[in-house]
Amino acid sequence: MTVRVRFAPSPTGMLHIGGVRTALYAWLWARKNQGQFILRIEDTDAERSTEESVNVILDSMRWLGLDWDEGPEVGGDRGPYFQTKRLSLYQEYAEKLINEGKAYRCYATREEIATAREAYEKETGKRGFRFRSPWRDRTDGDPSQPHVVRLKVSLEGETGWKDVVYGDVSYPNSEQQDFVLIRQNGLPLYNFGCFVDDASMGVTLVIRGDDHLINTPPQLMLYAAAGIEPPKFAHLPMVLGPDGKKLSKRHAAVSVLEYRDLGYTPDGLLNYLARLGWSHGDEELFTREQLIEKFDWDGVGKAASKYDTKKLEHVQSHHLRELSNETLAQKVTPHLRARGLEVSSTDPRLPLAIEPVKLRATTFIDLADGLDYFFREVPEQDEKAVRKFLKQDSVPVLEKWIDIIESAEGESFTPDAMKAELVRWMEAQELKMKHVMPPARVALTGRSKSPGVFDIAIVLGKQRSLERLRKGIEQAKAAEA
RNA sequence: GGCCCCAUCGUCUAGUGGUUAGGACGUCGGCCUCUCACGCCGAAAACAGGGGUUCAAGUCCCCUUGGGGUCACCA
Repeated sequence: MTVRVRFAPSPTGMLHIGGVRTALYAWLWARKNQGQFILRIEDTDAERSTEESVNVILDSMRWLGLDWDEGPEVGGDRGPYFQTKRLSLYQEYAEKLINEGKAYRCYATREEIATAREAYEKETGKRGFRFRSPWRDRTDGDPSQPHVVRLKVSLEGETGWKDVVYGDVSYPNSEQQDFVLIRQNGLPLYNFGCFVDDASMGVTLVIRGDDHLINTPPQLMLYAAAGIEPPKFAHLPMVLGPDGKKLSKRHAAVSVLEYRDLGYTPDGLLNYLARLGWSHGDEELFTREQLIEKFDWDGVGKAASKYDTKKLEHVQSHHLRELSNETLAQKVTPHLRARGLEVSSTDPRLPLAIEPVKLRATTFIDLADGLDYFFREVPEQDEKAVRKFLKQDSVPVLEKWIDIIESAEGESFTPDAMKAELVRWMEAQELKMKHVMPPARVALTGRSKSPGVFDIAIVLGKQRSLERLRKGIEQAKAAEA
């Protein structure tokens, strides 16, 4: 049987980090098994669903590179892939269950139920009210009147299944009630919509967060009532914030698109997320292909995990460095433009400058920052660095630099050749590297931290290096003694 | 509160009855070094507690504790 899995977000906001991990595992499983990955939009909450959220989800999935075989925009045999476009199907399933006496129309009003709940809580002092509808066995209702459809649930025994990650799980049926399938407005409720869709879309493995563990028994009851073989279930432990609480906006970036804007690579984010809750021996770093090859359910743990941005940054910086300088050039260009630097993504200086900078960057934003002074006509200067290193006594040093770079031609315009010359002079002056490098660094970059000074001079080229050094001398001379 | 799930360094985790309890991030020290990074070397750091079972328990069972989830005409 070919693997068919789905990711079924509800368009009520951004796609967050926990959802991405669920989507990722499903996607990996589909790709690993040459199965189908279905994207289904669960938009039956008319109050909260928005079209904007649908676009955010689609954009997020596309950015992550989690392509879907069936779903919005690509279509498929089992569509439509928006629940609100499948209403007649839910009606059909519901009516079949009603006709078979497995479900019934309930005309009790919300008020009646609320009153009964209050009475129960007042009387027992407990939560956990279960509504017992008087309409369960009545046949005198008028279907033209407002009503909901409920499933006749047996309160005897228990309902369990063998979860792919949790193993045997079961819930006593006494915890259940005749839950609602179709609400008064005709829209299906989560468990029913989910059941109808998974069944009619031929989903073989339901992958979702463990907050859905509790929803599995009702869904299993629906499969049983409809006489349909249920799929398998894999519930994933939660992703919590660093403080062990439910992940929320308070905990750094939680929306996928924020990571895109922060300059992360999809592969870095995905690698980190994959390892959060799944492991493959001691391996930590994976390419997308390796993830597909190595992902398996045995490696998925049962315990909730905490989101750790430090580790994410580490994994991300690794993935950034794995990209070629040419690819990085292309990806970083928009970020350079955002800083007001008009640089072409094919500018030949870009890969050269990227080489030393990428070891110092985690994201494209960092990369753009590290590249800034190479492409800015006049580099922005760190005042503290200027004050500290461009002083009167820096003048001779800077003049020597000018001398070296001016006379450097072809073969001698290399880090090694320049260094040899500088060292010769330095020793004669009884100076150390630490006296001779910082002034040049600040003059060339405006900063006190940067890659090697010689490398920078090479990328900058003779002309621009000389210009900046001359300006540095002016500043040094203007400084107080 | 009822029900369900979970529990190895601060964090992510390896471990499937016999290990000096391993790796990674982070932290701390050192090396490299023109700064910052990268890289390399090293250190501190964990089996929540209590009972069993067993020759032997991080590994199996029970209880306690702690954490999480969920109790809708939300998903």
